[in-house]
Amino acid sequence: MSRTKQYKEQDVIQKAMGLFWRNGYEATSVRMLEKEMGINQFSIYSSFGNKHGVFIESIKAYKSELNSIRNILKNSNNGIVGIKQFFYDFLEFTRENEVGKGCLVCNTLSELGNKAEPDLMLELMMFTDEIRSLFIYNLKQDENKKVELLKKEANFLTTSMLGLSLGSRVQNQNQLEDYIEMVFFKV
Amino acid sequence: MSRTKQYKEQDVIQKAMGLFWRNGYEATSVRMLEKEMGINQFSIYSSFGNKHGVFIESIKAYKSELNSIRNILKNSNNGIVGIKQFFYDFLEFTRENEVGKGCLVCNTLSELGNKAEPDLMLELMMFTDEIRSLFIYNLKQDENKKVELLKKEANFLTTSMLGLSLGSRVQNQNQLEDYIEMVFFKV
DNA sequence: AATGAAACTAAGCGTTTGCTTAGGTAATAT
DNA sequence: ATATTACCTAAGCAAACGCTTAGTTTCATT
Repeated sequence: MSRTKQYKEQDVIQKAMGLFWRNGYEATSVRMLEKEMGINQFSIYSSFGNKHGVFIESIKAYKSELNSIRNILKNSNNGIVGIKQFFYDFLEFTRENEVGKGCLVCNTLSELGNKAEPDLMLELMMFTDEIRSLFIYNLKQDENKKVELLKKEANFLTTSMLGLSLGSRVQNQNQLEDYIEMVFFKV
Repeated sequence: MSRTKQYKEQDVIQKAMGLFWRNGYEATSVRMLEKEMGINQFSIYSSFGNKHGVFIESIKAYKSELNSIRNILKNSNNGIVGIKQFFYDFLEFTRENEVGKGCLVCNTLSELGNKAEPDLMLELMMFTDEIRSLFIYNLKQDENKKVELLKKEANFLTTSMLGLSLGSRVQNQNQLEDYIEMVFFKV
């Protein structure tokens, strides 16, 4: 018995996510979100509460978006080879034009550091933990690997992803390929 | 034949740098700079032109600050061992309280990406090139190393520093040590 | 067709942003 | 001592920020 929404929240969040991904949180204004999402500020605030709310939902949308390449790793059973493929898949995933957009979660960790609000920080930490677990799962496919080394390698790969994320935004393809090859030369 | 400045530009820039380092560029307002630098907005603008000018000088001050650990690497002749020490020195250099501040240049690259103004971008790129050159210089101390591998390793270490920088801000000491040990396990 | 509830538009709220400027102050050269 | 010149204080500028709200439109239900 009332007017129906002229947009799907999922659709407009997808667009908001792209904007946050390219510009970061602070550099993305609500006016910019209006234009990109194609809806008015009233609708933004009634659907998501505030800018922070739009961002949280954008982070969740980013996770879903990343599922495409995460599932490849999830279904891989080549051990370290699958993880290496994930690194390359991520590079492709992040590519925009000449330069990449990095990982939205890593970008956010860098921008807000430990000043992120608790609910956002939780979301960010959950993400990195999931990636890390996925690395461990794949590393375990080599049954000869000792537990001690496995832990070290998981930590190594997790931090290496941070480097790849930032690298994808400022370094050229050749440099990034050298990086990935060396990361997995050593593991 | 006029009034003398009540502050040294070098001193106030040092304080500005600290603020930018902790908060990033956008999240640091001119009002905050006023308080931290201990001088009035008029003085800030007459000395440095605008906020961007303060930041450029802060980046330069950061480079000088980093000279303490860069000179150690410059004077090292242990090849890869010296570079590994540099990674650890950097961790110590970046430490604030429980969590690190990362590398100001890396933080800026992440925040502004390729949207940084040309003069700033030049300053940032010069910095990373200098670090990279220093890595190459130290890698060459192993005369058996082939040119092909040397280039790859330099690229690897440069991107690895990006990971260490972001890692220092969000990961614990144990994780970071595992990371460094793995980076230098085979190089 | 009339009703009522939710969605939309657009104007505007108070605050903060980077930056400027008028007026008073202090230090040096004569 | 006085004049001169640059520095400092503090108030204020327009624009942009996140967010709200009054007024209108739309549509499912009766």
